Amino acid sequence: MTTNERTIRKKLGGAGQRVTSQRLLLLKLIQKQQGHLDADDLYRRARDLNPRLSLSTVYRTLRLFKDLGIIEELHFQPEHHHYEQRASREHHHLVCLRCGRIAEFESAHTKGLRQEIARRHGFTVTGSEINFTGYCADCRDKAT
Amino acid sequence: MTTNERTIRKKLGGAGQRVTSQRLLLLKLIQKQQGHLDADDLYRRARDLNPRLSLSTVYRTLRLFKDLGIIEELHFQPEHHHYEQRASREHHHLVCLRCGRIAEFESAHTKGLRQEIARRHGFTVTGSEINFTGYCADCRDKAT
DNA sequence: TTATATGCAAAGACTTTGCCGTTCA
DNA sequence: TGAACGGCAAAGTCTTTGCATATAA
Repeated sequence: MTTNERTIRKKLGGAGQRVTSQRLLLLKLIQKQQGHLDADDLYRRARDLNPRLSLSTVYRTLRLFKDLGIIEELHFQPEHHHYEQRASREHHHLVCLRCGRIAEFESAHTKGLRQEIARRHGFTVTGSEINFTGYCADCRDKAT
Repeated sequence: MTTNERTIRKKLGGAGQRVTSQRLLLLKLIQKQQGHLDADDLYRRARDLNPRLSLSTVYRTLRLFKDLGIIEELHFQPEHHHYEQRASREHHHLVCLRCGRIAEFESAHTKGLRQEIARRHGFTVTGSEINFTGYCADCRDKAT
């Protein structure tokens, strides 16, 4: 049993949730990806390993993982969601409008932002999503 | 003809788009709202004034206004979009998880963020969406 | 006049749900 | 064993599209 598997077993068990082969498989794929997946990506990859797995299970599991704080839901595109493993360090995303690549960034500025919000608005921040759209270095040069 | 109407006529005309009563009506409602509307809100309000107006027209018009830069599309909730008139000043949103209210904030920090992104990633930012979720001052006190 | 926009209904994309057999604890 | 889970198909929500009619320019 890997360390990851032990962690997930504890998380699920602690929440009164069962450890099933489907959940372990999906988690493994999410961790392996180390990027951003949507439900359909995950479904297709999971089917390669377990052809009987259903799309509903993917959706149900994503919701569960989200509720347990194992993954985060992202909204780069209006049409559907993306997911990524919850990161230890807060980071946000840069979405290239030309090639579609997603880069991550961390910044000390976001801490200042949160403090400002608390001070000026009396708002207690529990989560944030910061997406910048634009053109990555590669695409900017190519852009006509 | 109001100033707003003159402005929209120019914007539509300049883009080779026609000025229709539906478009004027929808724009007026968006401007009047001064907040955040979703497609269905807008549809219901518009129907009170023009019962024949269709939901497809609402969607088509929102897309048009978005493409023309008249409104901005926001993604507070994963299920559907919200729209607001494009603001003269950059601002972002605080979403209260308890009462659902949306507050706006402006901050000097976001400028620093953009510069940092350009410098460290060579990424040219053309747009941004920053949403913080949490609890507003009212709800924090009430929260159990 | 004529290309564009609208209304209506149908279809589409993504996600959720109900039900029943299966599985984990 | 029994409550929770997964598979399947059906339904739900939000949004887009096709086509005929109406309308702005």
